[in-house]
Amino acid sequence: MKENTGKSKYVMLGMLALTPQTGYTIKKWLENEYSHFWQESYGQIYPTLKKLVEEGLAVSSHNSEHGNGRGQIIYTITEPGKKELSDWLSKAPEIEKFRYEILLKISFGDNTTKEVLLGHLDEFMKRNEKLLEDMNGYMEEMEGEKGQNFDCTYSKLTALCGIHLYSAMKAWAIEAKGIISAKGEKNHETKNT
Amino acid sequence: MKENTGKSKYVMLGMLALTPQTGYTIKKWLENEYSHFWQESYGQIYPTLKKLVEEGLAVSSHNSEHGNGRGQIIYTITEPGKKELSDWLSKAPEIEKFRYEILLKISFGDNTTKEVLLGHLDEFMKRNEKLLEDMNGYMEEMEGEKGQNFDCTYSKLTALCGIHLYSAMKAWAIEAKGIISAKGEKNHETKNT
DNA sequence: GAAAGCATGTAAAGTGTTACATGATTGG
DNA sequence: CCAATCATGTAACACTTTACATGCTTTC
Repeated sequence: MKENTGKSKYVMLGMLALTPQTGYTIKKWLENEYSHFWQESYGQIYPTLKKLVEEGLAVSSHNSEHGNGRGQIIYTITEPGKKELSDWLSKAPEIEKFRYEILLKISFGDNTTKEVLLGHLDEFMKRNEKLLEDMNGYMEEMEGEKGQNFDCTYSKLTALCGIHLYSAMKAWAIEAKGIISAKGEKNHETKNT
Repeated sequence: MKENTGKSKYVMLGMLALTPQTGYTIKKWLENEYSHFWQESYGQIYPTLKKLVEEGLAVSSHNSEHGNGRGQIIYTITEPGKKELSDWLSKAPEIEKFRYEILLKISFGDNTTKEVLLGHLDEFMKRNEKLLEDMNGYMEEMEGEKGQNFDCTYSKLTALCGIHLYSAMKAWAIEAKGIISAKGEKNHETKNT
């Protein structure tokens, strides 16, 4: 009845499966490579890492001699931790729930002006355009690196998902702007010259 | 310092702007027409409606003579409520945070088998295919209705967003399956016939 | 010498879902 | 008569972010 910590637990395990590291580096890693589809705050990271140790899924080693700050705590995944991770990976992912505030605002469009909606859509379009460019750049980076050393097939797949998503959202925003813009001109062609 | 109730407040206002109604009918409405991009539970709906009345953004009328159950409470939006709604509509929508569990699982793909990932992707693809079909059906429905009575431009725009999204996710899943399937066959063409 | 970064952590508040309790009416 | 639907509501729990506190090292 007390199973707790939700997905964060598995995210930590996945991060530690990559390499033994600290809560701080996990946060940086998430911010840089995962932020487009996942995010965790320190408020979740540190308590979750502690629980991992309590449950025997990771071990911690305190390193006070290393250089900066108050010393770091390096977490390493254990065999039971690897088992827990791979068990979770086998289970069907939960169905994602979307919460698009922009769609909400468009739904309620009758309570505002066309101009307001067009403004939101324009920002949305530009944001997705930018994300698309960034993601394409990131993809090229990986394509370069890949020829050399690492197999980043899985990272490329998540980036590819971003590319599909951002392209779709950009295309939709452009289409939506067109439809809303055209909405004023009905069946009357009255001209008062 | 105590501003509370987040987006739910505005969702309720938007629903009441449509027509005066009960918490129950708001829930049904959300489930049927908005669930692909927004969801609220009774645990949010009822307390939020009460707060709306406290703040003067809606008024409630208790109807005990109407038929079933313990009677219903019909909420009606007020002028200040309409103002609050349209003010919120003008503000830039918050940037959406995605949490795609399937991308997380793919990222951690090295800790499981190709088969597991292909299975997840296949389910994801089918689910999005289904959603796409449903949304296309819904769109056609509206196209029929529209010729007759109501202007459902905004509902059609949100449905269109769904169509773009689901198509993109379906396409990605198919592509990703191909890439993962091909991953085993490297540079060796060994055949043991 | 100040700012930024490294590094840890927690308390409080905010946000959201689930499970339960209640009870009448309608349809099979 | 039983199940479903209409209809309200809350307490407990689960999840997540924000703001704060601490303090060393490195860079400008």
